[in-house]
Amino acid sequence: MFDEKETLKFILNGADNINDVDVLAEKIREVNNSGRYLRIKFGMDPSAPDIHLGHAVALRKLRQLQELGHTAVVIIGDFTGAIGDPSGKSKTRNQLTVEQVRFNAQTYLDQIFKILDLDKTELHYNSEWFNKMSFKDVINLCSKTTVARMLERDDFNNRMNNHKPIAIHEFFYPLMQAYDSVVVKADLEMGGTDQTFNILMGRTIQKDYGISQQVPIFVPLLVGIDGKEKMSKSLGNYIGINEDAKTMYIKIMKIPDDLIITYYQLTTDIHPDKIEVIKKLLESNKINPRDIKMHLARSIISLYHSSLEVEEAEKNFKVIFQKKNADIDIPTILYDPSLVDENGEYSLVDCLFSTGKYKSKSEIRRLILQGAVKINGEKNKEIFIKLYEGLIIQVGKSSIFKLMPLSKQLDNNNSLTRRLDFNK
RNA sequence: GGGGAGAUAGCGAAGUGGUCAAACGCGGCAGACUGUAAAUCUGUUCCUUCGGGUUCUGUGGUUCAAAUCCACAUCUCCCCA
Repeated sequence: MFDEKETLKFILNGADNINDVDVLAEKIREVNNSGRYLRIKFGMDPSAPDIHLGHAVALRKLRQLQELGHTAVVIIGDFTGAIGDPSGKSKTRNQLTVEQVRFNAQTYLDQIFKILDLDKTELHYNSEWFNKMSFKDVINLCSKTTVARMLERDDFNNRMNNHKPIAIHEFFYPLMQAYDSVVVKADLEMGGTDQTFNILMGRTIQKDYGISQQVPIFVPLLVGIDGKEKMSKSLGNYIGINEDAKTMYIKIMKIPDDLIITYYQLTTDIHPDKIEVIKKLLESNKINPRDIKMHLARSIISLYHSSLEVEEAEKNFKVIFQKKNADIDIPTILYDPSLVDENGEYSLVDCLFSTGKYKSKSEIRRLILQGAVKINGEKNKEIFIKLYEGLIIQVGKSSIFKLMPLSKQLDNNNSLTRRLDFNK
């Protein structure tokens, strides 16, 4: 027997107004009475290989439930990933190749077990069962719902109304996700509110297959660092859990002030009571929101990095934004001393291009001409500059590099691969 | 199966023979301001060795000249069956 109240409390933490408490409580009691722990399904579509803080909201909750003894049933949608979830999409998604999906899936696993407890996780690839299905099975599955029901979905409906294409295979996605729930006999399915339709379809299909119906746990969608759209890789407003501490720090500082509390609730492990205190503090206007945000940044980053790295990241931020001097580890650009011309000068464009951070030389040229580049703290609009070891090049607000001659490459292998990459 | 409309940069959208690397809006980036952000204003937004080069779904064609005209192909939407 497990603690029903605790379980419910963790489920509802930060998600109390989007879930049906009564239905959840009943399901939890039912499972508890049968003498077992909950099987909580969580599906991931490996369409992009980076897990970000938005995904982590659900994963963190799952982890908390695992600590109460429950089982996380993680389904890697390797088969469905090849279709592409149409949820919230205004157009058909690109289909992925088998290789892409497989590669993404592996990187996913490496990342989710930074958060989840491997011992209390049951892992499935949904190709396990979909590869075995016959066409007759597929037709049978399709017969369980209707076109009208499919078109109830907001995203499909919008597309219909806007005369945008909907390919037939996109209708299969919710059905397949629902079928996953049949196979793994999920008690609960966790997902973002954008998954409403898919998760509810799971209930419908489970009933049809004569299985006890799952109850959804909806997790709020985390708004991205732009403060507008939900966090997603394709919108570029995300913070990946695999990103280095410095990048995370700068990105967290970019979130709008009014998201600070939400981020505390959804992306940290700080106790709700303490968050209340912070909220009051923030509202009192006695503290610069920036300082609270710096605390938030430390809280989030320490979940994924060592305390030393957190400290470095904060120093780095101060150097770049607050113009304080500190001894920090700045990414290195290597240059070949033999390439300088007779005046000892070299093209800054080529120099920055070698970092791989910029998509074209024209872009760098524009940045230089717009006064975005500082050399040792001085604004610089020259294309050709004198290079020497230790020169500090700052581009815009978020990138800073130190120059190092090529001959030192061997001593500096580490920093060679490390780059700040804030915007993608 | 028949008929009609359409495909333009990250997105939306103008452009119907030369003055088009292509108006405008959004988004992005940068600068100023600042409290990190936001807001505001300004600049910028295909590539380039700065000579130029490659674009308007694709392939051919007409023309001194094509995003613009023609043919075929591909994809999408609408109406009818």
